[in-house]
Amino acid sequence: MKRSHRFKRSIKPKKSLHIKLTNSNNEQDITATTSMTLSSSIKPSSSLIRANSNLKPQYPISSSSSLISFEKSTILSQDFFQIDALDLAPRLLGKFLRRDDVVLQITEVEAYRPNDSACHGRFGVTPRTAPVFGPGGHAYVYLCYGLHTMLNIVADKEGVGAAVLIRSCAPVCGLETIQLRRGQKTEKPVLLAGPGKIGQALGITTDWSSHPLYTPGGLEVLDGPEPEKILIGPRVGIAYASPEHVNALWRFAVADSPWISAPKNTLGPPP
DNA sequence: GAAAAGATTAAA
DNA sequence: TTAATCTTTTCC
Repeated sequence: MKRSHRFKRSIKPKKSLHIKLTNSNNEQDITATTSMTLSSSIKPSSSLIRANSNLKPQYPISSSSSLISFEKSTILSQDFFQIDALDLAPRLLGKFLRRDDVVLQITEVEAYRPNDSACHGRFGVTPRTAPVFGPGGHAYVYLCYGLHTMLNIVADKEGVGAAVLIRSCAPVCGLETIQLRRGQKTEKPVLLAGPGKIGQALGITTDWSSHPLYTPGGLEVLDGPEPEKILIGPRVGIAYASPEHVNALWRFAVADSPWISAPKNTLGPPP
């Protein structure tokens, strides 16, 4: 039976987290940690254009090149996303996701494509998957195992069912907000390595599905430095798909980044 | 209508 | 290793 409509889910009361975010966990450390992470695996990009005065990272800016890169980064235009998901996926590595005070840098992704037996679009357009078939540059957010909100970035032109799953990120700004939303007071990769954790850290629900990522406000994708080296491997958790697609090397990660989900031993250098 | 399974996570 | 948790899709 089809329901004529469904209620938007109201925001559930937050878990009673009483994490003390004291200043003894000082901001200097946060900046340093982030800088080290980024500079070890990401090189500055020549595609950075001009400063966006709206970007005000809440932590003190060091002279680290990675943070300067973020400050200068601009929102990506829609045409950036309107390419084959297999091309878009690796290009998203190093880019930034921003929602309010939280900024994450993408470190691991997977491509899902037309005629792909692992893609949610394999059954055609449904209420859930409609955004996947829309124009590139929008979000596709779905609930996995009834618990986890998974963020995808829709790829390619309108009518093509393709998207890129964001599997892991490194924290750049808003660490305290991330920790509150995640319910974990840590700076280790367990904080953001895994697709369900990205949705949780960004505080999004399935109501965000189809949200445009190329317009200011809400959830945005910003330009960022291209990684020096990447790793590739088969996608995770798609055993139900055909062997051809189970074996396809459509998972991409920033080499040497600690912000990578399990399993890591299936990732390796491209041929 | 009912049932199974899922692009997962955290805790035991 | 397993429970948690619920929507979507498929089968009878």
